[in-house]
Amino acid sequence: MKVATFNANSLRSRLHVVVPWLQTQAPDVLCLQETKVQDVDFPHEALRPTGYHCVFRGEKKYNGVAILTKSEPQDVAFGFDDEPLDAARLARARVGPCLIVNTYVPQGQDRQLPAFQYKLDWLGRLRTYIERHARPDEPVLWMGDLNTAREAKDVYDPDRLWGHVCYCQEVQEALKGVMDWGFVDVFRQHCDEPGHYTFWDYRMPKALERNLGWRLDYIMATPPLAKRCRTCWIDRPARALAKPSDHTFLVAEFDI
DNA sequence: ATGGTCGGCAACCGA
Repeated sequence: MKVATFNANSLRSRLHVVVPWLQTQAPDVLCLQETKVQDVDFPHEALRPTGYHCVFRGEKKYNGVAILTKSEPQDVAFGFDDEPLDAARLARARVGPCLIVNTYVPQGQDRQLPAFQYKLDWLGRLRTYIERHARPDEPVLWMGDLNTAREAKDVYDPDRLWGHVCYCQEVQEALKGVMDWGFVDVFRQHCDEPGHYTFWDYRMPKALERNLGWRLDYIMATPPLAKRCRTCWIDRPARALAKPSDHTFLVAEFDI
């Protein structure tokens, strides 16, 4: 099974990347975040040639998640149980034997603002949600833009960036709170080096060329799946380079 | 140096 995650930063403006990527990489599952499209405007026609099943929940301008699958997904649901808020940040579906959880974790804006506490609380609610819907001895994949750099080697300048909402003790502990349930960061299982990033801020001049990046996107697997993870890599397709999006694809293959 | 540029969508907000 091959799975991938990509923060699209507008699905409609990234169709020239996503459609060819699906056709050449042919993953079983692609999780998208920041689709930035209301459900009524979802680009069905553009995606039809790929043959993928699409389940999605969007908002007018912000957020939005989608799960694209080769086989028909089962038990699809959006948002936290019985909570109307943030349905466009959390999607889940059963694909074959796997439970897929796709999240766009709130960025947090600034540590002094309520948005940051909301981010920490959000990760706490996610832990409760996962406890309710899954068991760590089952095949579960938690994927997406987690807006958290786990370690110093996950950012280009750890000394200067320490204290950022995506790289500080509070957020790392909140993420660990979810991982402690039973998730393995499968990219780190295969690669221990610094300098492998999934996000480059395009407000910084030549951030991509200078590799001034962050590792904010993850594929987290429960132990029975992590044991069967053959490879995990960061894929930045040439089409994305032509008009750079700020995130890139993260891909993993499992022997199941 | 505490900036910068996108995307949505029509004035700023979020990242």
